[in-house]
Amino acid sequence: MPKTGMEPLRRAALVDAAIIEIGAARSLDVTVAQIARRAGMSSGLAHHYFGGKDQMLLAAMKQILSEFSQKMCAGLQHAKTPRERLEAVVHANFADHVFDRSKTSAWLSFYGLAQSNDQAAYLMRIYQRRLRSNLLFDLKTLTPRADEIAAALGALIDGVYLRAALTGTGPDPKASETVLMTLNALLGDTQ
Amino acid sequence: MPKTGMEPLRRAALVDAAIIEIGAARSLDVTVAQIARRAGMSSGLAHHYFGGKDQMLLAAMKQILSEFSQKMCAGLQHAKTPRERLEAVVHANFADHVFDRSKTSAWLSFYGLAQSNDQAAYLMRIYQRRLRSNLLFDLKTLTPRADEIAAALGALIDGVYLRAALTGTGPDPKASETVLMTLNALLGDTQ
DNA sequence: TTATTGATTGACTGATCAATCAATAAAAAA
DNA sequence: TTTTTTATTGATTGATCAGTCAATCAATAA
Repeated sequence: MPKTGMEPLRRAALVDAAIIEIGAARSLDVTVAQIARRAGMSSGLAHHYFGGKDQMLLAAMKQILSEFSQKMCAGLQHAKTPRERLEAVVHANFADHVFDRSKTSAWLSFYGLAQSNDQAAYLMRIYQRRLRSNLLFDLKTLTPRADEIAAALGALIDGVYLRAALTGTGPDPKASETVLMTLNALLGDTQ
Repeated sequence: MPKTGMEPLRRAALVDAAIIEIGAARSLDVTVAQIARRAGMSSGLAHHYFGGKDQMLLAAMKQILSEFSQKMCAGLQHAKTPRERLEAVVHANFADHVFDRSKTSAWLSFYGLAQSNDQAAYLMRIYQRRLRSNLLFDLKTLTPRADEIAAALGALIDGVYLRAALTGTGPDPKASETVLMTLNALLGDTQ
């Protein structure tokens, strides 16, 4: 059975399994053995391919982020006007898939990890910068106060997501609504 | 040395020590022995008074919350008008003391814990309800859309704090500014 | 065929900890 | 005084895990 070129397959299987286990445990307190078993291999092999538990968890978070990023881009394709693109950014942040238990668990736990783990902190900063840049790009065409509004909107999105994730009842239709309502207010529109 | 009436003193010392250790570790991964030693007693005694590690950590979070709550009340005393009280609520949420490393560490880690620990989740809900109620009380006198504005403001406060805590550079003067600016916008004021 | 490399296992090690317990000592109650 | 209650220790137990390692197996290259 042992063939060559297993590495990418095994790594992918481990990352997927890690995300599932994090969701099941509702925390990052998952064992390498659990993850490896879920991925259908021995714990030794997991170490062989990832070098250590931390690297596996980081890889899981990286995958969640890049998947999210990719879906965000897809959502932005259809939007034409700056206003439409802003709304697409908001909706992307509250799409159904980001409320999967695995994703919310990983996300909330990473807030804790990012305090003590440099790589986790770095990933967080990447995400925040990307969101800020997405917002700023279109806000600049709509208001001279783009910077402060982008800061407020970014924090609001994080806060709304945080609360919905904590509640743990899946997708929250009010999430987008709250943010878009605030966006309108910040842009000085009459409601 | 052993006198009577040690229990409240020991419990208080343990809670204080727990908060310090959480700050030093930048996570909830602290050992009972560490906490007990910092509090000047044996690990056995820590178990004797708290029954278990979880109860100690919960007690630490409870103390952080009640201290915060008390300072919030104090800050509200001076405020007279609804507008002043709203501003006081916002400022209380970003007062210097809430940016102590021990507090931010505990807070962020608790987001993770609240997913798997019912008591932690309950504490979080208490905090959120209290904030919401504080905002709602005054918003009701200022706008017919008090409910949705309170929801947005509460999430924004959490989000702004989350980001500042993650950055880890202590008190952020822009925090209050961002929230108050958004509050003005939501109330439809001209800036 | 033979050597080499990649894939794979699972037992093992070493370390860490939460929790328990028996023992001791001082204060308070009887 | 004797008994009971409270305070206190630190050694010990038992469980958990991350990471390592030697050994095996199969495919490929020489």
